[in-house]
Amino acid sequence: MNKEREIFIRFLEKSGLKATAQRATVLDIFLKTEKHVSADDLFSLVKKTNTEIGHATVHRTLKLIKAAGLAREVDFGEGKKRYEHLFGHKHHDHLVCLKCGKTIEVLDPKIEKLQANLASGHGFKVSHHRLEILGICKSCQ
Amino acid sequence: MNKEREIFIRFLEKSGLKATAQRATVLDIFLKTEKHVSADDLFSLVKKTNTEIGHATVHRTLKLIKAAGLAREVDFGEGKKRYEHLFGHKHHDHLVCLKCGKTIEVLDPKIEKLQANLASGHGFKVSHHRLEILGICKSCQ
DNA sequence: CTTGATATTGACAATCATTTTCAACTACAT
DNA sequence: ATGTAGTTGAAAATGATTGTCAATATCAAG
Ligand SMILES: [Mn+2]
Ligand SMILES: [Mn+2]
Ligand SMILES: [Zn+2]
Ligand SMILES: [Zn+2]
Repeated sequence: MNKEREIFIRFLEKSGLKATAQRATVLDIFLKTEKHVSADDLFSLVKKTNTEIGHATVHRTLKLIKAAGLAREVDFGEGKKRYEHLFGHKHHDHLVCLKCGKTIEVLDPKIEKLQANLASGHGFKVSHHRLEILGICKSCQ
Repeated sequence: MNKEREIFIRFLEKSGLKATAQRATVLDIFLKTEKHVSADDLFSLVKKTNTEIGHATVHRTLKLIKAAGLAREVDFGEGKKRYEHLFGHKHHDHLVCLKCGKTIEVLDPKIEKLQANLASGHGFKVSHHRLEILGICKSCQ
């Protein structure tokens, strides 16, 4: 919350960008949800507080939040981006239910290790990876 | 090649669909490239042979090729789908170069196994998974 | 071969997420 | 307080994909 705001403000300063009310609102509302939100999800949430903020601004601000290291983009193959909190959250992968859309966050250090080995074995310098396991969750079966 | 054509024709029959010249052309050209093609890539290739085929038809036919089990959709996070051969190719994951776009096909049975365990440990019934490791390839470093 | 029911086609418009444009507006260093 | 950038929302543009529809092709039946 406050730590994140701090980081965001510093990021803006450092980048020669301005701290505006719109950016503060979008960040605050993003931080308040623990879901994997799309730009449009967030736009809807933002509208409840401030009808004046445009959707382009939400898109633009999400990009900044990501650039500030506060969000990670995730892609569940829906044809749109989703964002999740990054600050204070460790890396994880996702199980995605094809029926109800529920996601479970998972992490297997052995998989992470093997992935790194696999890439370096091909001379690849890894930036990041994306692992999604798609299927039907327990309660949807 | 011929085996795939056979499979495609059978799939069309079985589904009450018709074997048209356009579908044959799109399939043939898809089979001739070993790349991960987008619909538009394929449309460009098709146009060299037959100027009369529309882009909607290429999209529609790729869907059919996938439904027939001859192609797999891959998503490198570019905001568009790509397709690769499925018939006679075993499952693999990808290393994707963020600089030149090159992809390397990789497979680690240990990772595959651990993924399956991870999912079943959460009561998930896996349909498929997507693993892409993004980074900089050897020659781009 | 001809027919006719039904599927398919390409052109075009529509959709959806995201980005761009631009003129009015705001932040903030001086 | 003022000027210079950067920022904003609205609307238009973009790019991938899909829907619509009238004209056309397929193919099983006669
Ligand atoms: Mn997550
Ligand atoms: Mn591949
Ligand atoms: Zn579910
Ligand atoms: Zn490269």
